Amino acid sequence: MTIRILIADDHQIVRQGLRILLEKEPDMRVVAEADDGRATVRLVREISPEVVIMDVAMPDLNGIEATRQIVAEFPKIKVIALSMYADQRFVLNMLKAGASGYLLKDCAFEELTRAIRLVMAHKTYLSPGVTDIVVKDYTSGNNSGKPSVFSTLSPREREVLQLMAEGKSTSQIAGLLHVSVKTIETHRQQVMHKLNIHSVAELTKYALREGLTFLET
Amino acid sequence: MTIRILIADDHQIVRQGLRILLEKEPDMRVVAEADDGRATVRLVREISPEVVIMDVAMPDLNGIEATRQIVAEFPKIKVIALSMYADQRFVLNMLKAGASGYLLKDCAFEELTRAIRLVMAHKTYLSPGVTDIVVKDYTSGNNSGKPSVFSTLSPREREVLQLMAEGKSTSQIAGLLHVSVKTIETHRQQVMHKLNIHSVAELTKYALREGLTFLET
DNA sequence: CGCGGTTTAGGGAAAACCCTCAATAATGGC
DNA sequence: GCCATTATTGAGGGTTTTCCCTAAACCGCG
Repeated sequence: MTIRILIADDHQIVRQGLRILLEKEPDMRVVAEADDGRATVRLVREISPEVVIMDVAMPDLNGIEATRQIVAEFPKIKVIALSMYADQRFVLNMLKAGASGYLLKDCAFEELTRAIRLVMAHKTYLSPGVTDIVVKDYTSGNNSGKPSVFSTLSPREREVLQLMAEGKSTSQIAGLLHVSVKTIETHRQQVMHKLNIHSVAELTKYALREGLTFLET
Repeated sequence: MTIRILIADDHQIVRQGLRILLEKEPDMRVVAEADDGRATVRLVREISPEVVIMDVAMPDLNGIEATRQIVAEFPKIKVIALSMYADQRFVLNMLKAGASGYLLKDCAFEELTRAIRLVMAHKTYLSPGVTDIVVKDYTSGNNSGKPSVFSTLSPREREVLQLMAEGKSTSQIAGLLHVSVKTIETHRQQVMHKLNIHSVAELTKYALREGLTFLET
């Protein structure tokens, strides 16, 4: 029984490298590649792989949000985050979104296959260096019972917020999501109202703090 | 005659992927790997490869500085930059440092082998999307010196940029600086034109990168 | 003294903003 | 199954802001 894998990363050369490395494993097969979050969600629906290797930072719809949507829709699909950064926000948000593993890109390749086998056995794999972040978060007890305003945003609103924070105009977003400009305006308004933020600049900073977008993209 | 290659990238998984991909080429051989700039320079001295694939962002000594040192010491060694970002500063500084090529990580693998063969033939290879940055730099004539785009901003423009990035509206800024709204609009336009950025979101990120404003405020 | 950059500013078109309203799901509780 | 809530979609219509082009006054430097 082969493990069917989807690779989501915005860098083609990374995808190609991972694919070649993974296909050397007799029981693994890369069945699809995606270069942004939206494509990832779409492809998951189409081909329902067992495992998704998900880059955290991707354009259009980031890895965290894509993970949230995938796990909500298909609880059986395992998502392994692959990131360059051991940043606390990314790690915690990714795990909260439902990822079963978090790997750093400077890990050895063997770690990836190990992580895949572990998550297939319903376990969780975290890169060394990521583990203590999670532990620290739990021991400091700052997490529980803090329904941040962010959680009141609907998935669609988060999506729109991310695109705004990426510099897209309302009409561009409307085009991307195939809905009317008026709909996006309503979403934007709703987001600004919920967050009590009334400028794109602060909205962008908020999105950065929440890990919805990134400085380098 | 095989081309001896050194891979410099701080992510092991990227190095492994590149190595496997490159070794499929009969005339290429990866003779060394380095995970930071200092190690790269040291290894180049030891084994003098023909080509160095150099990640731009590396710890300790970045790719730009490492390239500068390598090319100064061994003019015959070809350095190909491999970066995630088509950022103007990175591209121009890398080329000024003496790189013979600049590849984006989201390029196809075939581009890499093509680039290697081209630089071995004393040509330059730039990823599409990088070329126009260079061309624009030359036509706008602001090149030659090291001044980053940021330094072309006047003090007043930086002031306005910072206030924008802090979430102030144009009329608020006008009030603060005791000039008309129209004046601030012109400044904003001037800033956007100089930076080639056309949304407040990206302007905010730029200001964050340049340290003009901060996430926590 | 003119050249180039800075700072100032206006006019018109485009987009964002702000409010209200509303239809169609989908969700979740009773 | 029914009802309340929320999510997503979209419209109307008016105000404000941004965007883009143009341009004048100023100022330092060669």
